[in-house]
Amino acid sequence: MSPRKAAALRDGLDGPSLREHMIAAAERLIARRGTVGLTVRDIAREAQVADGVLYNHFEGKEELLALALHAHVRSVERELGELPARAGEGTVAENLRACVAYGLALHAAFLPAFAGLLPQPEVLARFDALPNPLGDGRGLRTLLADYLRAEQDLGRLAPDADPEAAATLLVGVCHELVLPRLLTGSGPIRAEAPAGLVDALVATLMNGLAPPRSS
Amino acid sequence: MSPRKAAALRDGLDGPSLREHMIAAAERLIARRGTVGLTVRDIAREAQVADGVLYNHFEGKEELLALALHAHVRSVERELGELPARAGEGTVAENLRACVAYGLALHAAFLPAFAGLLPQPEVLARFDALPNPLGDGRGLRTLLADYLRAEQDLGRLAPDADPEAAATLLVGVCHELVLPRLLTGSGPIRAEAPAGLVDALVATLMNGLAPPRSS
DNA sequence: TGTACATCAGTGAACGCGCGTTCACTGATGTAC
DNA sequence: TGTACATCAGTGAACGCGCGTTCACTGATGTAC
Repeated sequence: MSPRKAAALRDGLDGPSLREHMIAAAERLIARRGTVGLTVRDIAREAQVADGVLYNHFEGKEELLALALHAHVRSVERELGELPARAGEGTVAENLRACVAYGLALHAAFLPAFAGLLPQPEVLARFDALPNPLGDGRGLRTLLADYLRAEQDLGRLAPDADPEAAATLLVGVCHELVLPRLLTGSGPIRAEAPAGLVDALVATLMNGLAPPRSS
Repeated sequence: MSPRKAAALRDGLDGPSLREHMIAAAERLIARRGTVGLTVRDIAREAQVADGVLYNHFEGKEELLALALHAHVRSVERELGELPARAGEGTVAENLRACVAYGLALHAAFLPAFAGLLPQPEVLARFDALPNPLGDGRGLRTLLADYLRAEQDLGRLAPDADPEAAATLLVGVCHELVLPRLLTGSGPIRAEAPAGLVDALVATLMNGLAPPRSS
């Protein structure tokens, strides 16, 4: 009663299910070249499996892509580790620089994955229905805001500073540094920002623009 | 020797050329519903012209779309007017709030237009080859940086502030406030930010996060 | 142990659709006489 | 002025391709005897 096994899975004694195998294959492709132009045949070839087998395990391409996108996001986060900032350790500026680098790496990996899915709102809707994979369901902005609030409680940030607004500025700058490279299609998206730019951004955010009070 | 005229242009005595007519039609569609799922047939129908006529006036869809995108960007900028901030007038904070609102309106109009073109790098490359339509070829970030530098020269910003970094933060926050709505596909993109958020963002940028010096 | 059979996930050629693009044809206009 | 003809942008049916999806068939495995 145990029927044919997919050629790609014949070796392992008790490997992953074909469903997991295909999600992993799609995830590899997303990580390697994003979702633009990604077809079910590409995924089947990557999984070394027949085209049609997809429909034995998924409702269709959109379910598979949503799951693979989710897995990709979780996997990128796992590789990068936790937000590299602990309230009270090092200096706040050092921590924020690390946070910007961290956010850049995240977005550099995410944006090419989302880019090809914009014309397929169904995939994005399915993805949104899954739990937010980042920061235990809280998302990057909340992680940053929590960190900033903790620093504020320790007296290392101005008592009237707004952690939410600062977190929004930080996440925004990560988008800003990654998006243009996606839009001009100028080669692969790198995570590094120009040297010195991150320093200048964090210094600006820490010190503010207003002239020193000379009353 | 003056052959047949397109049905849509028969009325006017000396109206726009069919080339301009089609660019305008494509631009209307981009403004109305973005570029996701936009086909040459849609454009031909909007222009009230036969499908094939496109190829008498353009190399193909990609040239037409690049030109229509360019026209769309210029048209959005024309509607919004110049950057609503003049160095030395009002307060800097007021001006920055107006700049954020301005940037939000720009990006809310731009992102749906760019979204559908990500899988067509050729269109984006052609678009980039055209002169930057924003701010006389300088782009929004440069406009903001120039404004900030002018304020700095007037002594209304800290002398050690970094106008470039601040401009990057401002443009980034515009992306951050518009992108998520595009990714979740939650209805049309509105340009308004939640009340109070813009205030908080500008205040944070003006005052900085660092605690007041109490040496 | 050996043989015939039933099961059903896997297979991949084929389907159907939508798209960008082509091209044989149309017909309004200018020209020749 | 009137008629026959030449021009060529406009027209839209048809083409070709790539895609997501389907489904008749395959064949490795477990079961019955």
